Amino acid sequence: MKRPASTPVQPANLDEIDRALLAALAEDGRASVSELARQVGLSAPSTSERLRRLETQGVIGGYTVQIDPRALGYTLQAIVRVKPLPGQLHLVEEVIRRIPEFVECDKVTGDDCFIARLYLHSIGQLDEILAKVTERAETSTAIVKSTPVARRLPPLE
Amino acid sequence: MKRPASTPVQPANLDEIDRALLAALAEDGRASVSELARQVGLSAPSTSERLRRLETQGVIGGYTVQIDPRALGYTLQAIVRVKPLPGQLHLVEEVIRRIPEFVECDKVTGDDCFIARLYLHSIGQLDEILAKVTERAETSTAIVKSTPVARRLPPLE
DNA sequence: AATGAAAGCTCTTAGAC
DNA sequence: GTCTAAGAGCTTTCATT
Repeated sequence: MKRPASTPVQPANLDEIDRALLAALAEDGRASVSELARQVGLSAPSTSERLRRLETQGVIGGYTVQIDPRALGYTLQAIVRVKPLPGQLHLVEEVIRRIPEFVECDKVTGDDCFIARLYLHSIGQLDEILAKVTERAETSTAIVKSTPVARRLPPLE
Repeated sequence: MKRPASTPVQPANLDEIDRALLAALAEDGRASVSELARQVGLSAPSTSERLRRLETQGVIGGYTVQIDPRALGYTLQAIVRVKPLPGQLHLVEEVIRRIPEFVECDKVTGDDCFIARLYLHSIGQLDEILAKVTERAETSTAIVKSTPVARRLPPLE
């Protein structure tokens, strides 16, 4: 069963129960429907139907597992700002997309065109991986020392 | 049922089946055990036991839902680099932590101490929210135009 | 829209290899 | 470490309000 049934998303009308559902799923994305039902105060069938609605509306894009990068041997994380050389913008984007150690990349306004997150096994890997980027862009790398705020939900209003 | 049973994580020994399990869960974090079992080629009980092992080892930190920020009315995302004024480092971290629109924040090496992701309802909200930070830090804001790489798994090796 | 009851399926436990 | 079998529990469907 392939989960997300995405649809173009405009600001959805969420009531209090929808928000409670989303908050509960943010805490435990694998909670059973019956447990979610308990938490939001509805019956299981109603909860199931709301879930499906949120999925088909595109409010819920999918569900995923949070994996500790250290368990996979990634002892380092870096955040790399990337400023493509003239005419290299699209190629740089493609290069980043193709390097799987880049686990996230945003295109942003301003001097640095891309801000990307890189997982590394060791500091020695940094040059090796960035070599493919520095042919076509200036980069500026910051090593992550800690993560004061791990991905969390914004206010649901 | 509270899911994650975290444990200090050292590089775990994952075999091919573990990696297949993690990959399947990354695609659909709500896939049933029996479906996961089909995908990795084991029986449901074995799959269930491996899942539990990955959870208690801390390889799996939890499960979560991916919510489209636009559905919540967040039409804008910004990435803010934050350089605290002398003596304000800890307070700045605390301020960021307390503003729920900051959905992610890393402390990094280099001139800019923090790199944070901000969800916004409108561009007008930017100054309003950053006001609490700029009392104690220099900030540099980039608006997200697109996301060439959305959070994905790195190579599982 | 939500509920309750029943059918069908899934998960887990137990015991064996 | 994995399997099969069976009971417990869950999810869904459908008729009802």
